[in-house]
Amino acid sequence: MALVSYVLNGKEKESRVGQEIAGKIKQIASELGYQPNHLAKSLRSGKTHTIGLIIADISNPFFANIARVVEDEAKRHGYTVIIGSSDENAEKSRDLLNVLINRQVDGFIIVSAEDSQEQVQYLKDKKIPFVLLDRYFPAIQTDFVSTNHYKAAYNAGVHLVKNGYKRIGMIAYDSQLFHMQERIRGYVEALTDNHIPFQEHWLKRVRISAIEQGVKAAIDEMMASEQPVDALIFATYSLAINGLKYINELRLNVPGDLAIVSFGQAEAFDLYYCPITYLKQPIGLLGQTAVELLVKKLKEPQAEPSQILMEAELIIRASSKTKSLVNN
Amino acid sequence: MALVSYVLNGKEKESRVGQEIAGKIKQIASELGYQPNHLAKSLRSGKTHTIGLIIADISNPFFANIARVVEDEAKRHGYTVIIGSSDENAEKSRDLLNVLINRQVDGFIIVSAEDSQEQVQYLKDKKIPFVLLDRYFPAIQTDFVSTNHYKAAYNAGVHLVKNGYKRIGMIAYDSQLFHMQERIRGYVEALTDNHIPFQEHWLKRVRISAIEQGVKAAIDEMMASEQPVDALIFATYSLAINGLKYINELRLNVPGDLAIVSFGQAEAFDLYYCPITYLKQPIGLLGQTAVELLVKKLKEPQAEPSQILMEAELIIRASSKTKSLVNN
DNA sequence: CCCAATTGCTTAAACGATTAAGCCGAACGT
DNA sequence: ACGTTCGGCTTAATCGTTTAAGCAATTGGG
Repeated sequence: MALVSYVLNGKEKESRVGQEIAGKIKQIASELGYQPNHLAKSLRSGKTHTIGLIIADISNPFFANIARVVEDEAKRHGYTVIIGSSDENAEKSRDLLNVLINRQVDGFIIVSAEDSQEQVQYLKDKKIPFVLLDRYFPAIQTDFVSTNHYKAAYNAGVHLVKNGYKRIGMIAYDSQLFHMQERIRGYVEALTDNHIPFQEHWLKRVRISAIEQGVKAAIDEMMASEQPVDALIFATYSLAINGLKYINELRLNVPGDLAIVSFGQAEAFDLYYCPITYLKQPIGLLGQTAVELLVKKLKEPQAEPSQILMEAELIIRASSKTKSLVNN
Repeated sequence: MALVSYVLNGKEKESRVGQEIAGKIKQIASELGYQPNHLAKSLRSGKTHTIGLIIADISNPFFANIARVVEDEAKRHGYTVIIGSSDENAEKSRDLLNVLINRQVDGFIIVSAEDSQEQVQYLKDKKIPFVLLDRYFPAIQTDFVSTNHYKAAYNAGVHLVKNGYKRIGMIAYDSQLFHMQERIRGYVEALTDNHIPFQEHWLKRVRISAIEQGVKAAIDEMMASEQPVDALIFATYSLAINGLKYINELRLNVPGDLAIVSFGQAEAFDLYYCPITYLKQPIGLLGQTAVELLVKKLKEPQAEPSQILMEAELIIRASSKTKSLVNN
């Protein structure tokens, strides 16, 4: 049995296996279609060559595509991926983490859910390799790959200002997650940097658990004031979908009554009667880089954490066109 | 060590373990936070409690949602899911199958790609448990859960006829897969059963590898004839997305110039300026049932295959409203 | 009082792969 | 000729768990 192992792992030289028997072993192995048993290998080596991918919401096309990229990239590196969706829920996230730790995944790629900071700290303390994707905690030193959410939102805000919009609102999640805070900060600073005093009532925070009603209420409030907003930034894809549906119901005209810019990307934005300007995150690069960082981390667990920010691209469409041109 | 195993597996009675030591073992186990090693368990038992899910295209929201349901349901049964996307490609599907077999998954749930019939036959010959989902091969006796694609398409066709449309086209994939044949058959029979002689040029088959150009060409041809179609059924979600984009470009009015019914479901259909009538497949039930069948199969490998067809629901929206009412 | 059954615990083999260590014979050097 | 080295192959321990089998000591019946 030992010889078989040596030969099939290409250690014939180091282990001084004879030419003759080496050949015979190879031949017989291929005749029998021998496949080594991953479990036994893993049990012995302590490496499963499996990555746990925990994402916040698989039904969101952004994350679904991230999952796809991560899976492909992991395969290129010889890893299998086990995907779990935490559904933006810290408890489910914890369960998933435990299941996957129990399954001895070699490491994690995580899109963190709300209130999951302690889980990240736990992984760090336990020295379980992981890379945060898209969302990270500035208070914890970790590897991460993320979009520069601040700058993306800032660019969106500036774009609307430059196109002549004066009262620019944002609907965001009522979330403590850093990426959401950054999006809000970018939006606010885009206004103030461009001589538009930010008004508190332009910013609405919607609870993720009551997104439909929340978005409706937010839009109602924004439009009901004496000076209704003339442009709106949706801080996430789901907010945009709900918001656009409601805007349709209200028979508001985009961009005539309300210009729109949204985070996220999806076919839905192309099909809207007025194609939606959106922030395109570099999905492929994000996913690939996350896998690369994790693989690196698995090779040298002691290395300094890599922290990578990438730029989102503002894809400009009709929903935010220059105000003076609207209704032409 | 043996005692530990007995106690922690609740076999204290059968294996006559003393009360005293049993209690001590439990206490110590919980103190140490003992977690059994899945790999060792699997190596010994030959069961990994892992299901391989191979889907045709993870970036399609229908399949993404299927994946989510399957994952949740599997977890309820104590199984972990490894997801792979074959991207509608038989070779990638074969690779995935091999990787997962090598990982000793207990069984598969498969949404088959084109030309993957032999792979299914292979699994059957090797007696590897599996359940086909959404797509199946009538020539091979297997477990499957699927929508009744024939009836769904038939209902869509009848609906359009009843609403006064006379020249009803379909854009389908150029695929030999049975579900696609069934959708086409349903569409054709809906017409002929309702005294509308089917015209060959109403049916266009688009190659999946060139979907964008294919759909454009198909629509061009359909609209260019002397008697252009007045209603169109998209046989899949992706066809619809591409088709609707092009219909927008052509500035065709839905349903005035062209009524639309599509398979699949997505936010995009709600956001379209004229909400799209679509066939809603019972995603939750399909996924749950697939897991249940597989779990059953894993328990009794010899049982007769279960073959389950479910009904799609036609969700009627403005895109197919009664022709006489259009433009009111 | 002795053999049998029962109870409570220990040993060890097995799953499949890896790998250090051991063993034997041939070649080689002095 | 004798010790050393090397090539070529075999043994066995290990990973963590399960489970059949074995072994004492205690209890029970006749």
